[in-house]
Amino acid sequence: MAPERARRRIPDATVARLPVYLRILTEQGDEGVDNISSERLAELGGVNAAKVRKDLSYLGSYGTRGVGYEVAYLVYQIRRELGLTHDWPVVIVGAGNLGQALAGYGGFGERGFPVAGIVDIDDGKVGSVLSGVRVRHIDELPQIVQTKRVSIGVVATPASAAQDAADRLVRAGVTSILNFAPVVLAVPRAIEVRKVDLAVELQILSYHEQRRAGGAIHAVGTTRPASA
Amino acid sequence: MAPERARRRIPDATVARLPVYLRILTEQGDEGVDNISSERLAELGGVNAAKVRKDLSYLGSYGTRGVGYEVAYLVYQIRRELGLTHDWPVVIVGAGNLGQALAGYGGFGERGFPVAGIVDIDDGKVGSVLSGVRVRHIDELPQIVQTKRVSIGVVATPASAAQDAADRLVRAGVTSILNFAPVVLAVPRAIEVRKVDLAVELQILSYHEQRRAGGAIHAVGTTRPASA
DNA sequence: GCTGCTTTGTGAACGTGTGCACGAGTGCCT
DNA sequence: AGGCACTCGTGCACACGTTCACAAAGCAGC
Repeated sequence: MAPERARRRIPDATVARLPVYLRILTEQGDEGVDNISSERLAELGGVNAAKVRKDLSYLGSYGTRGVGYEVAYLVYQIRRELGLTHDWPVVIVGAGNLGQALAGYGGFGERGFPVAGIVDIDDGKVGSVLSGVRVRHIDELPQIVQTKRVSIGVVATPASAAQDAADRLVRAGVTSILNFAPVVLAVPRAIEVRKVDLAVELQILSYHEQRRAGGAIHAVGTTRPASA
Repeated sequence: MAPERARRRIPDATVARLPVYLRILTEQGDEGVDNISSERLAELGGVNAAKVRKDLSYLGSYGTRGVGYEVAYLVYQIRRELGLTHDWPVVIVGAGNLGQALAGYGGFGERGFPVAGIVDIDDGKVGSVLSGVRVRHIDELPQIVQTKRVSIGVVATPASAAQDAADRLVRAGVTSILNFAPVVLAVPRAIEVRKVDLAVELQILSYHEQRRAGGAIHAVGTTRPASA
């Protein structure tokens, strides 16, 4: 059949789950599983079966009633919808602790996001090689973005340098940014930004821990209220 | 006044934003700002002013009409609600690329989450020192958790080892887990898990990039559909 | 103390996301 | 061929989250 329809908008919540389904399906495929039911996929993904079916229905009707979904075909469809039919090179700004770890983390390239370059503003870091990628000066950013056709940038700088990094990425032509710095970036409306903030995640866990403790005040006050 | 009320449950979406407000307020406080309006706070946080007010109203009525919120007092209240009046030591499982970066990332300790220990299952890594913290064997996990009263664990292992790491953390007595491995962890219901998956974030960006490109199929097919 | 300006706190409307429940389609067995 | 067991796709009701809009409350100046 002709699967190329003018696609309806897919809800954000669904888009966020598709990568999870994709990973599970890929694993299952590797293990020789040909068909999978929404129930099984839901179990593996830690979600509700109805949600799985609704999510997948946004891609089209690719399941078979009474049978389930064909793993390989579903993998293909999800990859297509997510734009994973080709690689998306990324450029990392900031060669500190995190930038180095990201560059060294093989998972990026494997999953279709090869590191096209890593840059830093500090001449002391420029030139060193991190797992095969040489750190270049941030002034070379435009050139890297253009020659390698990079559209995704990763901000792995300290908070104080993040906005400048984002500005440079945008000026260089990047249209999506993954931000690890604990800052709300100001960017043109057309630029897509996603933020990963480790401290925020830990603080959310802290909230639940504190609540678990009964909300009782068992802490030694380290901060003082400024007024009564 | 007596600020300790039996607190109503705070919506998840609000809990996720409180840390952002907290960071902004702390910064503003450091810059000498005493009072701040919901509008200004919203601007700095990249959200809607009404949302800020509603979020803060869950903490109680700590603003002053016609004036705004007293920064220092609000910081205190948010910290109290998030359980940040005392430190929460964390233990990191996995001393690979990511584990090392996390241990080395000063932001943790600074924000009230000191690294109580980092463990690995590989004897080759045990003993090495990462930014002041010595890597210990994973068998020592229970001891670290107990002596340092750790309730938050961080899984920074490869996907294949993540479930085992989580099991060990739970057995050792940890009640909250921050998971960086691309796996859905199976844990007892009482355990709070948050997941940070870099590949998922990139794939979400990829979706938007692909969509931006008009959804046109300009990619060279790297995957084949399994069936018509 | 009164007037006018500012900003909070919140009720109500709206939009998004979730989950149930069931009709509809498919394969298998007799 | 008919019946049965299974699973998808989706309408519907509900829960959650967001935003608007406005009354209530406080401050400043006279």
